[in-house]
Amino acid sequence: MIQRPRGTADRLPDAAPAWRAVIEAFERECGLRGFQPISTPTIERTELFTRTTGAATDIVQKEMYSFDDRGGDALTLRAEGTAPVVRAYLQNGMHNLPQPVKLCYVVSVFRYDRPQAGRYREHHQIGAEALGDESPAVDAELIDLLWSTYRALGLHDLRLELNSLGDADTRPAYRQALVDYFTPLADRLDHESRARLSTNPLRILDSKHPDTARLCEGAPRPIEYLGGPARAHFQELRSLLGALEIPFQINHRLVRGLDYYNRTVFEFVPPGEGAQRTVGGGGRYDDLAELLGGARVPGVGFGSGIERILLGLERLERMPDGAPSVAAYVAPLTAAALPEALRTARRLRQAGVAAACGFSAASPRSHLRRANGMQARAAILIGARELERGMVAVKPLDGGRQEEVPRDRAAAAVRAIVQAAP
RNA sequence: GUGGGCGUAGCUCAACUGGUUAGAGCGUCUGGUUGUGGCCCAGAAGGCUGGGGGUUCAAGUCCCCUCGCUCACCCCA
Repeated sequence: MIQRPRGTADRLPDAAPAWRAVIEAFERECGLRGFQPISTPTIERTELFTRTTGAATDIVQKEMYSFDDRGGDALTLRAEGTAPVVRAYLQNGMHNLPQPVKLCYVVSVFRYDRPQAGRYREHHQIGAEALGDESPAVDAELIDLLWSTYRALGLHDLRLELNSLGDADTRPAYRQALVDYFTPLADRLDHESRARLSTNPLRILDSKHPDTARLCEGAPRPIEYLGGPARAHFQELRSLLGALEIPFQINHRLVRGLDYYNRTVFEFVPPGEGAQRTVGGGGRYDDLAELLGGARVPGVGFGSGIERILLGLERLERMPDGAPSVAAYVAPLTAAALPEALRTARRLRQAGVAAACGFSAASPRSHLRRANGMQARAAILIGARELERGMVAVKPLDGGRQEEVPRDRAAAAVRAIVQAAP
């Protein structure tokens, strides 16, 4: 049998309540802050990601779903959430809107990787970006947005880690300092890190390799190399987070895996050890728009994996569930009653009452079993007797007394039953 | 890309050291006589034991390959 591609998932109905809860919580928090939804294509020109994410990053080097389409264009399935939004901002002239432009989205992200706990080839992210303003208050609001979303869901034990990477003008000096520090120690670095010494030295810092990690303790820290403006920006952000009473912790080794970040970077991580820890993360990217050939547009944003949020809720046993069901089940007892059953179901729905209809004549027993199985609140029986009198029989399924009502009173009767015992 | 663990019904699991026709619970469906559900009872459907090859009189069981799932490295959300 044909099976789903590796690392993808079917999301079955019983997962819907939790999924919906996450998205609704996020959308609510976005709405409360004036973030507006944006949607961009699932496919983008490959160059969008290679130019921004960084040619030396693993995402670009080995994790992108890239292909040439029939016209020969090099395209890639969305590998990351931010670059497409920045592209859309530039392409649609959104710099003419009041700044900052605050946008939010829910998207699929695709990365070719060996699947494991919390890691999939297609995963889903909630994300938000604020473009056109470099105030640290914007950084603070974004962090607040994500933090508040977690809190609204009951995901209260994540630790916020924060760091500042400085600006492009001080990066070379810091990079050199790292190279100077690690080069004499190169033979004690793990393989990957040794290679990164020449390609992407900052990434050595978040290696989980024990020996490398130990060496990182004594490594120069990014904040020691911040320029004046970046230092002030970071200082102000920390102060604003304090004012918002959002606890955080400076992590001098937090660098993130995408090259476009400058100044603020942050991650939310669950307590304890374990792989795939980051639930959400982001940062500032004031140079990203220029990389795309646009004007300079400062920006800050985040992405958070929906699957990982769900993992966190599961860990805390706060997974939203609940069987979605209909209020009424309409039961045609004879073939002659079927048309009236369908009409009754429609009348209920037009009155806003969720109703399922039995699709073939069967015994009351059989229909009631079915109604009970789908946890309907009431059954509406229509047989020869009801047809003859233009009535329907409304039976509460919680043990209440059955009554016969005129056809056009069915919705009201169901409503009364639902309201009597919510 | 590298390494470990695991693949039996839709789900959770059985099947003594290789030995009849691979079972159970849950779930699903159908019944339990006149038009009344949940509980209970009965019955049914549902398996190429992931796939292929090998060893053997005999393979769910042993061996090889492969695919898949899973966990870790790596990477990140």
